[in-house]
Amino acid sequence: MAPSSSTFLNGVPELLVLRLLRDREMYGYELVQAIREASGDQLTFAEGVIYPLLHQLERDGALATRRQTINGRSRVYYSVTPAGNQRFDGLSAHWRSLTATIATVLEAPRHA
Amino acid sequence: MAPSSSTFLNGVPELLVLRLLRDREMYGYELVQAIREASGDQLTFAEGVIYPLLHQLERDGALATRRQTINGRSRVYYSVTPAGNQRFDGLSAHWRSLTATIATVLEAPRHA
DNA sequence: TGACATACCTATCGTCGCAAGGCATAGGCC
DNA sequence: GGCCTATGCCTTGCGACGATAGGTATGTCA
Repeated sequence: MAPSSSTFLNGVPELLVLRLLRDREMYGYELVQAIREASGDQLTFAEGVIYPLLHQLERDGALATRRQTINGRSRVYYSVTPAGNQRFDGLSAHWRSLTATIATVLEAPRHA
Repeated sequence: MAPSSSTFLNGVPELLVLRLLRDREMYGYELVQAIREASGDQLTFAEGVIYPLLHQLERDGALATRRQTINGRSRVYYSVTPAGNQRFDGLSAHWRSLTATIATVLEAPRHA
């Protein structure tokens, strides 16, 4: 059983979405590519991951939406609410703490 | 919806189990506590996580087992096979790569 | 016309950590 | 003896979530 492509990615889409939307509002389709580009093509989360996540975060009050039609195509822009900012702060603190702890274990000398 | 306690932990039990067993063979019950101690009580994976994982890794040929009875209690000691070492190398490289990428995105300046 | 990018959405599946149990022996305490 | 805790193994069922694979519609360009 080879490790799946999603190993270690639990929670990462939400972390990145909140991080990127904190800089500027974006719409879903744009976010999918923004994540890919921001990660140097190392991370790709398809629309089937991003759209449900956006809906969920909106329901939770972490994101606010604004609808706009451009060139005959309708876009849904998402921006981070104060609650969303708090959520991101908590998530990123958690992420930093965990990765630091794991790094310590990985690098620990024998019998530590 | 508050983030669950398992956020960011996908694949981590396997990574840590292989890392700790690389130092010395251990049995399941011992591993559960070793992970907790090695992480300074920051990470706890209960037996319901560790035992199935050990069985899986053994089936995959990543771990070898040795049975021993001590003080009337039977223990199953696990050690890492060459295939398990390879697997760990791949996993930890993947982990380092991903965390580095994510850290970059998190710390990126606006409009990066 | 046909192909492709844009832009939204959903349903279903598989994996995996988690909670909650069960079973058995050893040892300490009252 | 009766009871609780620690030790040591195990399994079942649930829920969350990333992955896959679709579906719909408009604009652009060859």
